Amino acid sequence: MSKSEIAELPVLDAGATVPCCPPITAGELSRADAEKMAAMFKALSDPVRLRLFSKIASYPGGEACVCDISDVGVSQPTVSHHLKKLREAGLLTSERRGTWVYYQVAPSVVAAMSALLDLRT
Amino acid sequence: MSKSEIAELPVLDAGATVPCCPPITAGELSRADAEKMAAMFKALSDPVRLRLFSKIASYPGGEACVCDISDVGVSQPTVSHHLKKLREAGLLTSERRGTWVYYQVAPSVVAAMSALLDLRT
DNA sequence: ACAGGACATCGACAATCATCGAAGCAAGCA
DNA sequence: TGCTTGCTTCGATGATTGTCGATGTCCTGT
Repeated sequence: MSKSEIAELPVLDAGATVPCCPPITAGELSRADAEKMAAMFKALSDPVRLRLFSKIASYPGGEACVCDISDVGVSQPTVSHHLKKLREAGLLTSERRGTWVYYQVAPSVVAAMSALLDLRT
Repeated sequence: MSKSEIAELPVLDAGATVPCCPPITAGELSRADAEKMAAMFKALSDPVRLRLFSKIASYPGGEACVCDISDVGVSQPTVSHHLKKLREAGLLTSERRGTWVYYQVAPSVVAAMSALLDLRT
């Protein structure tokens, strides 16, 4: 019943630092945190997705429209499929402006992944 | 020869920054670099592997024997399989000392992943 | 030499995934 | 209203992956 209160599963609200998780040297990950973070790494575990992500991230403002980044060697439906995965993982957000759809990187989520891998003691 | 007996193939030499790659905002990844990095992210894209890795990383000295970290809810062969994947990705190295096998994190490789995700301009 | 413990490899199987073409939907324009 | 372009969704398919039990290998006591 009251469980349905939290309908919003995903991640963010662009700008805030993401809750999860301290550097990996600080202690072992809980089962839940491990699943959360693994899903993010999985999003970047495909070469095509990584290239799409890098194209968007290296565009001015960290945003680009699909038409700008579609030349990665796979069909257009496949590009769309990969962008959806990145969006579902919280690494990208998308917004339609007129004819085109623009994708932006979600800085706080990416920062959380980077921080997790920080090995400084 | 000058480097003497270190005959290791892969990547590092603990301490140096790994060749691959600049921060993702600096430009789009080449096909080859994308494949290289995607393989590393893929190694961390499984919850069990992430937990194994976090256990090792949070052990003093960043090293632990298999017996210390095997309680992650899967069978022993599965643990061994996951450790192999992490080793093949270059994120861990292993060494047998008597009865036990010790796994260590490869700091420079992990640092490379963290650096790739650094969004600072 | 033998028994036993610590890990690794093998073979099998169910589940997930990347990819494509076809079809659908939204927005702009004639 | 119809046409065109940009992008998403659908359904199918071949490939990859996580998992297990059984078996193999290496080491250490006895």
